[in-house]
Amino acid sequence: MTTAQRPTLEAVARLAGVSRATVSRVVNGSTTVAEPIQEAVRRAVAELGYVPNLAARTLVTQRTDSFALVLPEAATRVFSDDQVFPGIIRGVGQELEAADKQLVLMLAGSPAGHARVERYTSGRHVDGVLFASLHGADPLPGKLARLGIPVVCSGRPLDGAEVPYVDVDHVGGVARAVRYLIDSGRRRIATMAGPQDMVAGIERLVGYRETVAAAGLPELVAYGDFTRESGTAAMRQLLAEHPGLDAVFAASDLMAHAALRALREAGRHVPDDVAVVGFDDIETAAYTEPPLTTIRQPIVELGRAMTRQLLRIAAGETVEQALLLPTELVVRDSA
Amino acid sequence: MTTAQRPTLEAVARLAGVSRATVSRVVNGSTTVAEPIQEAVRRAVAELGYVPNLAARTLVTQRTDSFALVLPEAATRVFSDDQVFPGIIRGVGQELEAADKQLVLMLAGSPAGHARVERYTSGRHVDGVLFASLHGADPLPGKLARLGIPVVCSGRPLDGAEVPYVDVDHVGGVARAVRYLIDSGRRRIATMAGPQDMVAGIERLVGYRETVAAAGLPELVAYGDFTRESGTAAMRQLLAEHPGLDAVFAASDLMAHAALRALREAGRHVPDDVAVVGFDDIETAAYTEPPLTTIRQPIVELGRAMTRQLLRIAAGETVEQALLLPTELVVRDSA
DNA sequence: TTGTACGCGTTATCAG
DNA sequence: CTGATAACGCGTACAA
Repeated sequence: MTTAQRPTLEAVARLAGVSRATVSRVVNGSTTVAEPIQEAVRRAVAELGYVPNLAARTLVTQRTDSFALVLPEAATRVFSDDQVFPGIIRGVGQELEAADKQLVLMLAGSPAGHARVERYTSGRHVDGVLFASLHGADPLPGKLARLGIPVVCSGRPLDGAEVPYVDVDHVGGVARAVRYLIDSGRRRIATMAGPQDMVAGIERLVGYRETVAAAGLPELVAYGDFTRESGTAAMRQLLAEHPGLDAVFAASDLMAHAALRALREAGRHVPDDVAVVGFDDIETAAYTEPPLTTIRQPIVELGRAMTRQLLRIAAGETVEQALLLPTELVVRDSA
Repeated sequence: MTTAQRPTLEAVARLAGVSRATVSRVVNGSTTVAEPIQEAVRRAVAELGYVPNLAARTLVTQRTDSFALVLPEAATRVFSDDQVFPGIIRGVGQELEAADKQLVLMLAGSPAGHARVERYTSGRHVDGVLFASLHGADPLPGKLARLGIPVVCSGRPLDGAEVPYVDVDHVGGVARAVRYLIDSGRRRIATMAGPQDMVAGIERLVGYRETVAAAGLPELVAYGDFTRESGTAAMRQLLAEHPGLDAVFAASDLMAHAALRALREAGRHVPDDVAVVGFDDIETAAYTEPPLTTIRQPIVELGRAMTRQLLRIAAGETVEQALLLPTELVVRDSA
């Protein structure tokens, strides 16, 4: 192994003719060092190509300057083409980069993976942890928070833990969409709900229920898991159980996309016979046949907001327990 | 800050009634420790909830047990819905998890981001670096390799550096697809090429050129950047310049998707008037109108293979300079 | 087989 | 404003 010995503080100090302590001060931007000395130190640093050893620094400062983003790999969504997780990753990455922190990505699929995440994060190998959209009532966020480790979730923790979270306004967005359908004269509005062990699935269904109930309309529900396959099945089920439906709100664009095709195969015309609204506004939504009316969620911004909250917590500030990002109805041709 | 003091080796040693060194041996799986003592140490570890301090360990072992995956954030592709980068991330994550290593994700979009990546990786804060599909001739991989830092790229480095890489067989896949078009009787086969500063863009064009040339057919080329927008523009351009074309090979499924729509708008029927073949086999490909015939690339496997190579290099082994993963033609209805 | 003692590269405290 | 010097927590020759 070509272990080209890296220069240390010591080496820089010798070259600059000062003490290690002084070099450290300059490197860390202390203002209490005379200008000419700073100059000399900086020259030495440049000449030697000195780069601080993070491990040594961490050992004494107790900070790692890195944050973990935990993704539930099991969720097929992670790598389906809805861009939810890539979007979150990007937002988190942007905000961490701005703060000069590292992003440690942990895919927690298997039980073994989950145990690994627990061991690693609770071992304080990172300064804070971001949880993206967990399934079920994962106790880990609450556990870490109780250990005093900064934690932020995307979506309200389902186990009721008092962990700060950021989420998009599912309920508000869905309510707007369903009201839009009602205002367009639709009266038999069905929904293809998402998985009920995920906040996004739960809240989008709540939004639907509240709105149709308020309008005195019937609830027509089928369940899916956000994927296209499940959307196809759910659409067929709805058609079989409620042949008279005149609109469908799908809890994800992928399910809406599948619904479009299933409706066509069933001989229904969109939007004349049946109006379809999705949720997410993935890129494909503008290219479906017909282009999909959907609810846009600010997914990159979600990642950024989570990260900002986490950084504030890590800095010792207190943050609001919940933060809700606005969603927006994007009207195209399917409704 | 709730800095619940973590137990150290020292504490475990006291509780178990042995020396620090012995505890260290047990923790690191040395076999030279008497069984009863191992037992006692393990009990103490469990009781105290001891977790090794990675920074301290890194300081002495010179290993960080973490690897960086560098993504060019600027590429709009990263967060378009083609799943290329998510797929790579997943593959890398799986393989690193199996090796009990951490994944540090670095989005290198801006020049500042690039500098940051260089500083971080050349500072040996990771045990190795994976580069995903760079634009242009980035000198960083070569530079790191020369510093003795394990590096693996996805795709042949464009600056000619002798860095090991893994890639999918672009040329072979495209050749098969184009021959398939020829065998179907198509004679005026156009291509919508990808960006020529990326290996994937270059090689896919090469595959097209070699195959049409070998068949004595004309080259009909328009350029895009893998996105749908660029696909729309390229398709219109091709139609204007070569109204007689009877087939199109698009260097990405997104461009192919856009081509489908552009062709429909131009009154051409797919596949009767014009056959369309894409590249990637994204999930959407099975849901386009008509479903897209395309070349499937094993993208998750690409991530895994890159990681395996990197781990081998980091372990001191030597690996083959290039590794090519097979691609496969998936025939649906568009050609 | 076990323990002692040193060193890894920094930051922080405290004199000067 | 600068320089010794003591931690930080661990792995590992070396000695016992």
